[in-house]
Amino acid sequence: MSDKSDSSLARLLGVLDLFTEQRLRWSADDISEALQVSLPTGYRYVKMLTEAGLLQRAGDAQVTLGPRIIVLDHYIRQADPVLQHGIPFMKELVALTGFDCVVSSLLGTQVLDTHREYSSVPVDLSYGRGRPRPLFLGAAPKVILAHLPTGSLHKLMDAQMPDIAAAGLPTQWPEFRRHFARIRKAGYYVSTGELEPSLSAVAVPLLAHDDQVLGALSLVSSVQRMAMIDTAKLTPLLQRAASDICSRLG
Amino acid sequence: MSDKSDSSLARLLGVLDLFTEQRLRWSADDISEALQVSLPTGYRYVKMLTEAGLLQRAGDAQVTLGPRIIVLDHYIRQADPVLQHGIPFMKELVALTGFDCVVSSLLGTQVLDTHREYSSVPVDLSYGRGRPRPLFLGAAPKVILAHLPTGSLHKLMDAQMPDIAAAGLPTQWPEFRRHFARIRKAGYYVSTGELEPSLSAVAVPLLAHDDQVLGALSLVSSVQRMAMIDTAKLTPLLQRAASDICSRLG
DNA sequence: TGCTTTTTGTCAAAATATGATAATTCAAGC
DNA sequence: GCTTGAATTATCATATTTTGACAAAAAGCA
Repeated sequence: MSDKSDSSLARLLGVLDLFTEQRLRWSADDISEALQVSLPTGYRYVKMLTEAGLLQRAGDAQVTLGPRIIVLDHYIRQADPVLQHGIPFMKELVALTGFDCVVSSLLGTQVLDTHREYSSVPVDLSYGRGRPRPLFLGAAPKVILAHLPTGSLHKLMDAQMPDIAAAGLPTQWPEFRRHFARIRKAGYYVSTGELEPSLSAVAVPLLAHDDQVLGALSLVSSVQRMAMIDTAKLTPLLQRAASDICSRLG
Repeated sequence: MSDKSDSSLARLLGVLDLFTEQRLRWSADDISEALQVSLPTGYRYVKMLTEAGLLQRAGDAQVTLGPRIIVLDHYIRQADPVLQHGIPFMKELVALTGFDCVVSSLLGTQVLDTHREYSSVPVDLSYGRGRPRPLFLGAAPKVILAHLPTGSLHKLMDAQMPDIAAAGLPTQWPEFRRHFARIRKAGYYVSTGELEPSLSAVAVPLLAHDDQVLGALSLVSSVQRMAMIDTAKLTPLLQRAASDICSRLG
């Protein structure tokens, strides 16, 4: 977590860590300072990353994330079987319910929204593909975790203790396990204001043929609207869509 | 174009070049062979890139592009002022015309589609955000080039001679320049089957307040449908949307 | 359990990244 | 058009780091 600059190679990649939601423009100057390297080295890094397309010049001595990232993301999306087959079903769900429909996946050790089908004009681009999400808050992550093999879940728990406590989940393995076993058994999870106070969501798992969890499919709306909905009616719709998608994956 | 492996740092980044539309799964083994490095080094590269999130394990000794890319793309999208303000207008255009609406930008030396608002369910995910496009074919690139400062255009021409010839454009500067000057003057460009034989598009530039070209806004449809359309009616719609978007950029 | 395959150490040799300094290019401003 | 200050690249000796060969250890799998 802290041993960043122990090698040149790691330091080079570390440049990308500087680019966050908060700050997307850096000068070679600031980079060298942030990484504790000399100015020429800072420029060398910028040059290499720019040549690789991971960065690009943005006027007045600043650089931003580069076009290569957009292209690589495109490759990932094209190759994602869930998206290939899922989008029409997601559109249908949106039309049926008027809610936003979202696919999320566990990638490595983080949950990301992988596609969002909007019910209306997006008010805020911070939702949508690529949105990183807390591992233990909200419907989608919970449903995903609930369908992880027990071994993986245990490993994850050990690695993420602080987050688990912060989310108010049981910190002892037996209870932790039972918590998710219950969700797994139910086959869906409804969250109310967990991630954002005003939002509510229903999520179901996307399962491959061997029951491996590929991600979650969820419907999102305001807490008020969701309160008026009979989730017993909504859930089957979601589950039907999920199984339709999964049956097309080969 | 060929001096890839002249330094360790460049070689590390070169790993990403291996991942293309055609091949998105590589083993450490294949990587070391492709880059002409020893097997341990191949593993070292994979490990570093995986730790950076640019790659991720994909079962049976293979790696794929990693979740970090999706997150970084999300950052870029969130920070893109054209998207922030443009999407509602794009949706409106789609509703009005029934065509797909696309924003493209010149990023470094390549044109990318930056957002696509679909008129119907996408048949093919190969369209959409991140799609790399030839520089000299199709409506969007041409409109963008036409609004580049003369100096930049000339530089670009020198660097991309082969592509220019291949696209059937004039290879002499005066004519080349006049070609784009004409498009610039018209303020729009209609392409018919240029990029794909069955597709047609109308594009207009997106211009910042200082007349710097930010990208292109275009409407895409089949050649047949476009043939029945009065472009004299369509173009003003596009231009109106483009200027609405640009006036909101600050 | 044994087997193969995948992955990580170890360590000396060699490549190459680094910093200090200087030279150059660049973009305005006068 | 020339000047000035900033941004960017070159030079080069030194030392850090990467590298490969080999070996050891995990990890899958029958």
